Amino acid sequence: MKIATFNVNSINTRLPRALDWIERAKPDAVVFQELKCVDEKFPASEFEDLGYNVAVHGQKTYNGVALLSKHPIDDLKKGLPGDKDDEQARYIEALICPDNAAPVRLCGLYAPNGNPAPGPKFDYKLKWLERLKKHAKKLLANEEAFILAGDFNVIPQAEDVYDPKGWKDDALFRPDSRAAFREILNLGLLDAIRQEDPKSTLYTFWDYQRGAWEKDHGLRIDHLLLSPQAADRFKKAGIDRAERGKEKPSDHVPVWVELR
DNA sequence: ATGGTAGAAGGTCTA
Repeated sequence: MKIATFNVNSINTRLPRALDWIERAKPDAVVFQELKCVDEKFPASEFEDLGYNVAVHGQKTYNGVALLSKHPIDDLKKGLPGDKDDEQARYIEALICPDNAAPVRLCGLYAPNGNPAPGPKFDYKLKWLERLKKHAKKLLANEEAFILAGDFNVIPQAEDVYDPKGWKDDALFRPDSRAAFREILNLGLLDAIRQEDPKSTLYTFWDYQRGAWEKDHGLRIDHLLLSPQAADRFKKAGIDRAERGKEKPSDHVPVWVELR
């Protein structure tokens, strides 16, 4: 079973890229981030035509997440628990139920960027990650296979950024952000991409500016974190890096994991 | 020190 995450940076602008990729990659389920549209504007039928069930948690102009699955989905939830006043669409969760394999709970997330830091946006980021940690703790108590998949907007360690010194004060790499990510990981989750390749630079994002792609000035900020029950089923993981070099690409590329 | 790009939107804001 192949599960993927892809920050598309506007699903409507990215539709040709997203359809082309999904037809080649053939994930069983995928979560998209940064839809930048409301539910009604999500191009659901294009994905339904390829055999996917579609669930959307959209928002006008900003954020927005979706969950697509070739298998039936159950227990669909929209919005990260822990703050009923939070109106930003950054979280979607559902149980993926294949006919001939065990179910997997897929949690699609788009964590706040947090810049400029320090400031209110950075405070919101840290609070949001704290809420994610609380929720992950709850999910762990159920002892089921689940995956936190998405754009965490956190560079876990120096190997995951082309210029660690230059990024030391950025919200994506500040010690508080990395500590928040590490606390989630240290609940007992497996970073599937690092598991696959512990040493290489494994970037998932290259800025549109300053020729970042051409210079390979990338960041690793899109992650797949596996619960112990999911980690026991780990086969392999990967990054579809070539997508960044195509016509009208997103600034992120798809990241995926295969489970037994 | 600044701006460089992309997207939604029709203001700037976000990244």
